[in-house]
Amino acid sequence: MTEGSRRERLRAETAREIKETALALLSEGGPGAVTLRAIARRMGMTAGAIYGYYATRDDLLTALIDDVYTALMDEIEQACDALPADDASGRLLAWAETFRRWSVANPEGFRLVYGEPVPGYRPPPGGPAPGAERRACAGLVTLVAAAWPYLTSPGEVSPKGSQEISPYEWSDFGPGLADEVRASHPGLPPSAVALALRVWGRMHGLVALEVHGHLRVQARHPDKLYRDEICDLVTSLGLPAPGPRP
Amino acid sequence: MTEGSRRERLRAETAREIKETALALLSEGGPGAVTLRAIARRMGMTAGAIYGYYATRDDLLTALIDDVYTALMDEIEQACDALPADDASGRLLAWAETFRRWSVANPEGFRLVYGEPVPGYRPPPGGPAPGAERRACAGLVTLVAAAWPYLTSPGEVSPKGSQEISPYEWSDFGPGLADEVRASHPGLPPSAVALALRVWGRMHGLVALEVHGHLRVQARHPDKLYRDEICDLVTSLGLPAPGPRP
DNA sequence: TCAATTGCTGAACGGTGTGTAGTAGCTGAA
DNA sequence: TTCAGCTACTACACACCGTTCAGCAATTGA
Repeated sequence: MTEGSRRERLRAETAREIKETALALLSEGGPGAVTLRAIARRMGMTAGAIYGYYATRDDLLTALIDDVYTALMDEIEQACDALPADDASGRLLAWAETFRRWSVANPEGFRLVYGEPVPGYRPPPGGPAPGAERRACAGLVTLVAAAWPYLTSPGEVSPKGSQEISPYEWSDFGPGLADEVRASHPGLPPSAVALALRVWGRMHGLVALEVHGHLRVQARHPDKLYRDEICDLVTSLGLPAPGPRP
Repeated sequence: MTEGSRRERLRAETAREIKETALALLSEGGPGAVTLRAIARRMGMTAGAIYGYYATRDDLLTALIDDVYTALMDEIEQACDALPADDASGRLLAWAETFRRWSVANPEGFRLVYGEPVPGYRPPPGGPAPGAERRACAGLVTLVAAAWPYLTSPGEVSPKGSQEISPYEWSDFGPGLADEVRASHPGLPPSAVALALRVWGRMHGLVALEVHGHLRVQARHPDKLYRDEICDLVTSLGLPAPGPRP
């Protein structure tokens, strides 16, 4: 892979430095500060030189989003893997709390991944980071799959309570996700995927409001709200309520 | 108010036309199309002329956001008021479905209100449309207040189930919201406001993911997911499950 | 040693938001 | 009716943006 002809090594290193500089500018000066000219200026180059590495500004940003999204998923998965595999409540809580903590600490990163990243950016069709996004969805399906026995009794098709209203088919989901889930969780019904996507939305809502400045005006302790919401989510999945704060 | 000295009338009319043109450009060409020069061009003016009406581009956008947010709240409240006041389930569902329908139909409006509105816009401190936002929060509190009897039994302080984990004080919320709620719903505990904000987040999550293009890649029918999620929300509030689709 | 490739510069083009000087036209009182 | 004053607007300038391109200098491989 790293067929290190000196030129290629320098080239890869510069490409990395461009992304690094863009990220630094993003966290220092906000989305408006990420311009090709500013990146080049800081690196001692001209703006035109960047076009040797990325065909367009949006290409650079897409690469950046992929990096940031991947880093977020690394952090989330690491937090989950620190808990025993059978601790479904703990893993769900860890996922949610890690997601929120990261989002609040890196609002620009959150905007990059889940909002309008930077003035004028238009994402490519299929999304800027399909790999990391599928990783997120598949991970959530695994969490829901761990809770599935708590939701269904033997011989029962639908989960208890009102978790499921309408029936789902595999064709209701993107082929990439559906195939991946069927391969990794044989026997899991498509309704579980629907539930996982709803869990995704439930984890996302309060964080999105908070990062975009809506929640902080109304509530002094969004973390408390979020924790309550996630605890409610955990118990609504039939899982035992998680312990007190770590 | 409309002290119609001809000059003032013309002036107000022009200010309105500027916002109208900006809104038209937004829905036609997306966020990137809203530039002072484009607005002026369409109105047969120069960009500089707009500074006679709005001190800066962001001021114009702030006025625009306030208009759009107000229109959204008008629509939501109208949908709720079409149902009997004691139909708490129906009103909650109507709120959520109207919110999602509006957001999907006006993604630019959604971005304007809940995301990064337009390239480079920085909202004023306190948010661009504090009035409409408080209207939203207060409306959700009213919905939760209608469900409160279902959640608590006489003599009980905390609601049933795991809806409440930590106790809340009035000081946990923005003074504007807290005062408004205490005046309009005497006897309602602060925990109900916390629950209302969580309901806000839960209604918001899936819609935010969908508008920003994340959900559509994974799921073919986000409306089905959303409806299930809201039905689950309704029953988790102790309310009777809403009927079939209208 | 030398031709080919590569990486970068510097200037240019058309676009943006934002100020400012100057002008044309409307308003209201003499 | 006349005319001073104010207002809304234009025209232009400035600094910045993404993007392109001709040309130059350094590195590379033979």
